[in-house]
Amino acid sequence: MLNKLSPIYTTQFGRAYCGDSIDLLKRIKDESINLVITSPPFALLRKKEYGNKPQDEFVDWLARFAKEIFRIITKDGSFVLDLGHAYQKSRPVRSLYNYKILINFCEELRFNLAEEFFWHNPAKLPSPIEWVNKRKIRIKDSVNTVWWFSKIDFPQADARNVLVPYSERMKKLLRDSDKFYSPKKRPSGHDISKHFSRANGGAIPPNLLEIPNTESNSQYLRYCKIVGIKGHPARFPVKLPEFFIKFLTKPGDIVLDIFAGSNATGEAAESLERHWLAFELNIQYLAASIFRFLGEIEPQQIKKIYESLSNGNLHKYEASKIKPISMFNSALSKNLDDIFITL
DNA sequence: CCTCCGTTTACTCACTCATC
DNA sequence: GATGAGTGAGTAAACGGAGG
Repeated sequence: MLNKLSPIYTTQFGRAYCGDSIDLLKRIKDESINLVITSPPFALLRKKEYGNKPQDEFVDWLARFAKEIFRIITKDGSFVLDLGHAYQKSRPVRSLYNYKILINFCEELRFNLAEEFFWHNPAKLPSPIEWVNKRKIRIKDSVNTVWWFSKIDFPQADARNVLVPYSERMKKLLRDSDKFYSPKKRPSGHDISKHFSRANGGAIPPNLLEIPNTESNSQYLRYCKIVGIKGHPARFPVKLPEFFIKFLTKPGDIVLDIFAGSNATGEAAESLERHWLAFELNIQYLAASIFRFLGEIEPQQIKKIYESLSNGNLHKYEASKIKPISMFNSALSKNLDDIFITL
C-alpha cells in the first residue's frame, strides 16, 4: 500500500480518491470529518450497472462502512444517509431494508437518529412498472428516506442557514399582524402568542425536502456528451447535499461522500466553501466527476483530461489550475493531509 | 430434438426545466 | 407557449446456450 494516498484530482477545497471506501476510511484519523453524506447503491431487485447488493446482504454490507464512519466523524459530527425504497421479490409488499438499516445503526452501532427526512422527487417516473403501471394496484413511490445520524444528542446544526421564504399568507401576517392574526389558545391546546408575528428571516423548513431530480443540460451532462460517455446513472441533485451541508457544517469544515459517483456532494461543498473528500470505486465515474469543476473549456481539453484520469494511471489533476477560483478565502484553508494516517 | 437453465427484452407512464 | 431531454422500476415472456 502507498504511504501517501494520491487523489486523482484536486480542487481548491476538495480531493477525489479512487478506491474501496472501506480501505480509504481506515486511512482517516479518528474524529476528523464533520459530515459524511452519501447515497449507497440501494437494495433494489433490479440489477443496476453500478453493482447493487441483494436485500438480505445489505445491512451487514453497509454496516461495515457505518462502523468506520462512526469512528471518523467528529464528536458533534453527522452522518446523512439517503436510501430509496424497494419491493420484496415477486410480491407487491415493501422491503423493510431501509428501516433495518436505521434500527441496526442505532441499536448496534450506537448512532442517534437525530431526525428523519424525506426527499420528495415529484418528477419520479411511476414505478415499479409491474405493480404501478401494469396492474395499478400500487401508486408511485416518489420519496426516499434520508436518515440523519449523530454520535451525541446535540450535533452541530443551525436551521438559520436553511430557512425558506415565508408563504404569502405569512408575509401578510408579518406586515400587519393585528389585521391578519389574533394570538389565542388554539383548540389543539397550543398557546399561539404574539411572538408568532415576529419576522425571523424566513420560515423553518419541513423535513419533507421537495427537490425535483430533472437535470438535463448541466455542465456535467454536456461534458459527458462531448467525451462520449453516459453520465452516472443514479445521481442525486446537488440541492440535496447542499441542504445538509448548509444545515450541519460551517465554512472550512470537512465533508465526505463514500459512494461519491458523479460527486454532486463535492460540487455542493465546493460552492459553499467546505472542504470535501470524495471516495469512489469506479474510476470512470470519478474521472467524469471532474467536469463539475472545470468551467467553460475547449472540447479537446475536456477529452484530454478525461482520458488521462480514466486510464487508471491515477494521474493527479488540479482542477483549480484550469478554473481559477477568484474569491478564495485563505482563512478557510486547511491542510487535508492532516486527517490521513500515514503508514 | 428436448429440457433446463440463465439472460434479455417488453411492458408503461408524470413531471421539471432550459431553450426556442 | 411549445418542445425536448432527462429521470426507473419489477415481472413475465421470449430467447439462447449447454447438456443429454
